[in-house]
Amino acid sequence: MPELPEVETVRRGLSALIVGKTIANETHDTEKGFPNAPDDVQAFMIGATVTAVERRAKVLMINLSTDYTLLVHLKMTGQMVYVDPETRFGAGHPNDSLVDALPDRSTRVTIVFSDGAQLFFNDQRKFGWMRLLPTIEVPNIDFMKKVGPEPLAAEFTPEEFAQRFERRQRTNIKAALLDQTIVAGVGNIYADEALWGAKLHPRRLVSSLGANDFHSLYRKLREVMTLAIEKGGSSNHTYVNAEGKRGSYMDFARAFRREGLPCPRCGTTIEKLRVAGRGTHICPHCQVI
DNA sequence: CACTTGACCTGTCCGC
DNA sequence: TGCGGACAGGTCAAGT
Repeated sequence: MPELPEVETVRRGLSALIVGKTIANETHDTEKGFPNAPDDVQAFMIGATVTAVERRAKVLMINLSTDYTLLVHLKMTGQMVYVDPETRFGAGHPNDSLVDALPDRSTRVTIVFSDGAQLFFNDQRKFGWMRLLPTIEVPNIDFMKKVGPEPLAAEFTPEEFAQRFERRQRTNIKAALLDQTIVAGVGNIYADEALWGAKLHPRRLVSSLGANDFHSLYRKLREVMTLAIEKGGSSNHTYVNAEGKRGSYMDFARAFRREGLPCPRCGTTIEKLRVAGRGTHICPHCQVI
């Protein structure tokens, strides 16, 4: 999915598009649209106005005037797509685009606002979820209690970053980076990109890294995530922003999905391997065990 | 506890 | 063109 930069891009888009709008209707498929939803989920949504759209780690939080919050995790293939009825062509129109075909077979939840605008939660692989909880309960759910700090927070220091890895000495750095309880929001793309930037092999054991390695990884992680947010995220396959548009970070990627292409730093051919059960991309010259 | 692996789903791509 | 298998941006629940 959507890692931190993609979710942040969606958050910014939604924030501009739906804050202040009132929910007129909500429909979801019973199978996977709204797992764990209370039976009366609609009672807490219909008539509510969206007061803010926030993000923590890879989770979107849509706050409602009813003091309830809609939590959304996009997992691998989730999308939150807003469609303005004024500019919509309709499927089959010569100028139609992704948004004009919605809802489609991947649509799990549809929210309709009082002005006729629609918000679709689509999820091809059905791993994503939505939950509705009292806003005051959000910090108390297991995920929020366990998740690590936001890597882009101004107060997040390189010292804290290094210290968070102390309890994961015996695993490799890539697995540790992907662990949401150490640092929030890192996924497969930005793990590879940050490790390439820091010239660290993803199989390096955490116990083998020194203060300089952590410092460099900290810097590169913040750098790639900041750039990715600027570029609207990465679209390999299904990811789109709140307006149904793709992000362009992949045009700037240095290692991720670049196997067979030259390393932008030294020209050596980028290789693909498997680390922590995930496809992993490295420059075998810059990143050595 | 720390760590690894498989499961959850659907779609696509690659090799035969 | 069809078919099987591997793989895909993320977590979890099990296993060791």
